[in-house]
Amino acid sequence: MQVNNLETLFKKTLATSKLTAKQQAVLQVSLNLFSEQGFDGTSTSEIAKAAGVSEGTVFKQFKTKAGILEALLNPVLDDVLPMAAGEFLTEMNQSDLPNFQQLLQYMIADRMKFVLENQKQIRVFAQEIIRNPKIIQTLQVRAAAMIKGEAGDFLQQYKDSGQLVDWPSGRIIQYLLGTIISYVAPQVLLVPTKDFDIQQASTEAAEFLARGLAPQN
Amino acid sequence: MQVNNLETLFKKTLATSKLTAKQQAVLQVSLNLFSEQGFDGTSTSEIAKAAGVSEGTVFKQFKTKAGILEALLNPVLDDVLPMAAGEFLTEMNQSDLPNFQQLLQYMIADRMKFVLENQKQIRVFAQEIIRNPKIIQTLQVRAAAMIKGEAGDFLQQYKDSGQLVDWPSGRIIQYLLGTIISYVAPQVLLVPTKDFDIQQASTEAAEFLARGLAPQN
Amino acid sequence: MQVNNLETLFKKTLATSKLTAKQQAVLQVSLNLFSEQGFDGTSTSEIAKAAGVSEGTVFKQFKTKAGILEALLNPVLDDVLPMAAGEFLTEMNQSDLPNFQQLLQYMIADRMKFVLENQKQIRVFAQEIIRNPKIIQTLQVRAAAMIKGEAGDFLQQYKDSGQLVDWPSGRIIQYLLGTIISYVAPQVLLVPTKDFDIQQASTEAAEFLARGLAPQN
Amino acid sequence: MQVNNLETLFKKTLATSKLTAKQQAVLQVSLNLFSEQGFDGTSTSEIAKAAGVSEGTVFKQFKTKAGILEALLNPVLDDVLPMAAGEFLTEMNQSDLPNFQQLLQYMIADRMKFVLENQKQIRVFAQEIIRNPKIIQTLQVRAAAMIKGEAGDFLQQYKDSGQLVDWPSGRIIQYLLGTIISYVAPQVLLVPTKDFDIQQASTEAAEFLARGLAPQN
DNA sequence: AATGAATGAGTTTTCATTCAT
DNA sequence: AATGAATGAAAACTCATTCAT
Repeated sequence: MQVNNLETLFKKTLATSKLTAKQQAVLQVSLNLFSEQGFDGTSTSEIAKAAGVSEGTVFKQFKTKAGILEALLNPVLDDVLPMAAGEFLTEMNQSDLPNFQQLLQYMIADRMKFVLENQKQIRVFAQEIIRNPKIIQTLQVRAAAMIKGEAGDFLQQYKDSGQLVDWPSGRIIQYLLGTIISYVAPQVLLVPTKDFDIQQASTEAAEFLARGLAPQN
Repeated sequence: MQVNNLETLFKKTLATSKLTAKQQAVLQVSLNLFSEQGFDGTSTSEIAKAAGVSEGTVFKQFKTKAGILEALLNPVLDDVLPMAAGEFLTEMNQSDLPNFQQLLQYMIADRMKFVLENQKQIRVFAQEIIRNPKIIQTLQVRAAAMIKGEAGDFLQQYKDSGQLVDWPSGRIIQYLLGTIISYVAPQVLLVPTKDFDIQQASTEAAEFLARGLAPQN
Repeated sequence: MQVNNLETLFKKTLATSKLTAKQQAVLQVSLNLFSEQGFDGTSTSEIAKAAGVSEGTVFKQFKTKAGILEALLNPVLDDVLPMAAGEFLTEMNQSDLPNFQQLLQYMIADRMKFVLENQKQIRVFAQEIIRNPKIIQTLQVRAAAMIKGEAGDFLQQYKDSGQLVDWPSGRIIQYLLGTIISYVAPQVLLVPTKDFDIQQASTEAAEFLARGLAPQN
Repeated sequence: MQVNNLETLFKKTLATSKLTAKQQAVLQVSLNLFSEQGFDGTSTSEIAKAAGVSEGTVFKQFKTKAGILEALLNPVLDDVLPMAAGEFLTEMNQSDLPNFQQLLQYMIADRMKFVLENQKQIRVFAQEIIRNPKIIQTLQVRAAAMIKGEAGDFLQQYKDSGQLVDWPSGRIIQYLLGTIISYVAPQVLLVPTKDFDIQQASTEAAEFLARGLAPQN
């Protein structure tokens, strides 16, 4: 079974899109510059120069500088995150993992890999979240839906079988995310990602979470 | 015993400083605008207008726009965080809390209160962290020192007395922070903070952490 | 007798021309946009989009944006105005109108109809006149020639027969135009032309002019 | 009696305004350039250069390029035209002119002088009228009010005393304006105003209008 | 003939910063 | 200390025009 069959979503997006080579270069270069210097810290002339393209070309396709940002973030928000999450849960269900801690470790490793593979987008995303509270609201709404739906059902199985504490699913997922974030945040925020041992990190995290989320005997 | 005798650090800063009323207004207004619109999204003329001050005055004291940001964040970085942490540990030691979970809850409530009381600075801080990895490095260095020193010693007591799992202090603190952040991040990122029940949140968080960090029998 | 056998000059132009359907669409759309938004206020990409044509096509035939304007105005300046005027005078001469006031009314109604039928071109023309004094000089030269020639001869008949005051032809035509313009200018300048009663307007105007231009007894 | 005590309204505006010398220079230069090259044909950098001022200064005061245009036209529209008209009627009433034709000549000379003294603004105004139909609507509303009010009363006196044909005031004023415009339009539209003999022009115009507007015996 | 991607010079506008008063 | 007019470099964006297909 291939749990993590994610491709770097950006390459996918570019390939699927009907953008010309130059416009793809604009997006690629913008992603790099935005993630390194921030949106406000990057000028359109800088983008044009780095993409080997005239300034006019930058605006021909994306209309405004914010349009470039949208083109970078929309796929993440609209398609990939839900898709990845759905795909991920399906795989989880199909899997035949003996106990909850192993499952957790699997899951966590998968999400960590996803984050590390898409660091740049996630950096840009993080910047945008702070500037633009609408994004977080969107995320909250989607997360709420997922908790009520698939993810909730998924967790319920483990609650029923006595492997998971009977707390609300939202609370459980919150701790899960908090713990994952405590591992990946330093990697994502410090620009050049050095050595990061997903295997060890996920094992540690799963160990902690398995204890914290075990039902009280 | 007064656990949380922190005042909003900004008021403290203003009071201690030898700034004129107009310059204090500049700082106050900048804090509000930066936290709402971001640093780059706020112009100095906007600050001047909102502070009821001439454009020249904005620069008289703080030299540059970045100088205003420093004036806002330095107290957080240099004085208040360490001070608060130190003060906090002292208090922890002096206190006579029966068990680890109660201690945790106390601690977590205290840190949550601190974050919520200083939301604006923390928002600005969060923006800056993403733009400026140096800050995170500074924080990491300080955190490392603290873990080696006071905080490590503090945790050691509980490890020795069999109330805390024998993991490295850094790992323990990481989970602690991750869990706290999972509670406060939505509050801080969504601008208008509504009802947030620190008591309940800290009780929940402590319950989870106490399980996760309990030594294995 | 057909006094006003003018067709909208633009339709004529398009029909006569050897332009492809797409190029005709460019002209039609340009006329509309120029008359609504002005020449400078209309971009070539706007024209292309509105004409359902590629940007390249706009330039294929007309070389430059100014070329489109010329293509729109030249017929007015070169062919239609003189032709219309000549044709008009011929008809006047052939007609057998009993008195000067009736003639005036006929004439005025005819010119008003011409203006109202070709409002868009005249709007564009008016814009161009203000930007480009050469046009007015051209018009002055042509008018002078006409006054010396056909139009002068025409008026002379009525001066000789004691139906028209013995003022220079230029002066008489000036009043005639001023009066006509005082009626049609509001119609042309206010974009959506509402109800305008040519019959009544021309009767009124002729009444006034007949008095003003009657020989003193 | 001083009928025409109009000062060039622009100088007045500049003097009254609280603009700095540089900002006045911007306005003065903009007026000249707009009237020569049109609004769209004049760039803000051109204005800045001609005014001996930085580009920033141009926008400091007037916010946008359109703001400069407003600053030039508002005084004409808001203050000077009504004022001049009111003042003018008062003077007319106070005057003791023996007959209607003399009055007409007086009046026409006055308005012609006004136009020629303010040619530049009027050129800019004329451009704007064509681009912006709102202006003409505003003018129509104001004109209607004036016709119902002062101007109507004024003309009524002459109708009552048998010196003026009993047509609606609006119609009378329309012919008056049409005739004046037929004289001044060529002067205003052809940039460099050459010799123009107001005395002769106004005498001629009054002669024509007096005939056209005389009551039928 | 028609397309539309690409250009690059030019435009309007912003903004941190300076400085004479 | 405070003002606010002035700056000028740089930003975002526009647009007529070209050219390979």
